[in-house]
Amino acid sequence: MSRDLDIRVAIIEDDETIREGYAYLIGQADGYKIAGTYPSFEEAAKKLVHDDPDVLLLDVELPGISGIDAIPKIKKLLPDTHILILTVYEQELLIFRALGNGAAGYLTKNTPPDKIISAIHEVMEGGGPMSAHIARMVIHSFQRNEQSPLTRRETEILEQIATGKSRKRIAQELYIDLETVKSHIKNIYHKLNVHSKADAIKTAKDNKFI
Amino acid sequence: MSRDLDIRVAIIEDDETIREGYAYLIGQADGYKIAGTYPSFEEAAKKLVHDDPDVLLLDVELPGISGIDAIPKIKKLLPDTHILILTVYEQELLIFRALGNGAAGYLTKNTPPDKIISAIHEVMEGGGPMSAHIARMVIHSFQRNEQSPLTRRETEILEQIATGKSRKRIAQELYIDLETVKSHIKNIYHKLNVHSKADAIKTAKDNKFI
DNA sequence: AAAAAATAACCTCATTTGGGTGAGCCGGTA
DNA sequence: TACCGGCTCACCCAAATGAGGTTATTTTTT
Repeated sequence: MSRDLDIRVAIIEDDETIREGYAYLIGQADGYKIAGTYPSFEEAAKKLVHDDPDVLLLDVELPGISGIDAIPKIKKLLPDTHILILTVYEQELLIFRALGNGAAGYLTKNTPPDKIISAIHEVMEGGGPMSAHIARMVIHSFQRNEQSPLTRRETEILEQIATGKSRKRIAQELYIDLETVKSHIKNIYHKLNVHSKADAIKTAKDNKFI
Repeated sequence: MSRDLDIRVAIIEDDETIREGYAYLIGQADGYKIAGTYPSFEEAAKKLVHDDPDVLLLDVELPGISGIDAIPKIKKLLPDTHILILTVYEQELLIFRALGNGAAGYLTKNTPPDKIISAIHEVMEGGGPMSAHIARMVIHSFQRNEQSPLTRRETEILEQIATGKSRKRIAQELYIDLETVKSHIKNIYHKLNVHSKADAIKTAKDNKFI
């Protein structure tokens, strides 16, 4: 039975079997309703505004424009629709690009049916559903490398440099002499084997020293 | 029944009622075993290494050193123990500091008992359990402000500046003239109402323009 | 066709950067 | 106690960069 307050779900997925599988799964669930299913973003773009889903399940690998690049375009068409990525890919770059583009959640395709349903519900409630492994990667991205060769002070100063501040300003804010800041920077450069601000920042970020 | 392969769980929580509540809850669950409970980090520090838990439930508000600041110290004592924050606080700053310090998950105290048990299991399997609202905040932190006054190119250039690169280098890498980069920067400064690199980066980051 | 965005040129002057070398002070540990 | 790492500061130099002004042409996008 589909009522007006059912959560309207749409799906963009090129594989027909998978697409119809999800559609069936969600359609028969109580409180959920399929607002539309499409094999590509191009197809979806024509009907999405009319179908007006609350939640959109989005595949990453699609013919034409990729799911990830489609996110901003979808958000323009439907600013209030929650986009849930549903894919086999677990590459960091893809995940962060998807989330950065505006996805509200990221599920892998081995997610069991009931979890998909509850993820849709969760996203409507202001949650951010992620598969366990994805969540770990996301959390990991906040963590630092403990093997950093930099001392506390050096790390602190390099962080300040990464905000674009001049050495003079850093010195003032840390209540130390400009010469001291310069000394630290020289030491940082030696340790990281670089000869410029930009390279120091890059090396440090790549290695999660900052 | 407690066997050798039970997951060993320890708890640092100052409120005795809550602490014993969790201990009972987890202790009676199949496959889990309480390795120790402590009212503060200072107390925990004495026994933690001996008790050797697989997972540590950690409260944020503690007498003495805060749970968040305790994380790095705990990691030093027990590098392989997964730390799960369990708190009432949902402030962004606290969350990101906790995750940055090495927490493997972040749960709020309204989490139902069965979810806590499954979170402990999840963290052992390499997951990163978070309460729905927390996960949303974490995901949100990856997102940009779409109301940015900066154009694509301006945003791109400001991002490059934020990596510490010089204007000359940015020009080379984008295959445009140095003068063009300077023009863009002037426009950026005007739009953001700033007069320096550092201020532009700060304003842009604060407003999630970059 | 109009508006917005991206491109580029020419000017000036203060500030910053990267690099070298040396040295004193303090706290923890061997 | 003696040593070492970490933090602090000093003086020197040349080259590069940053910030600001104004104007103008060419693409894109709407």
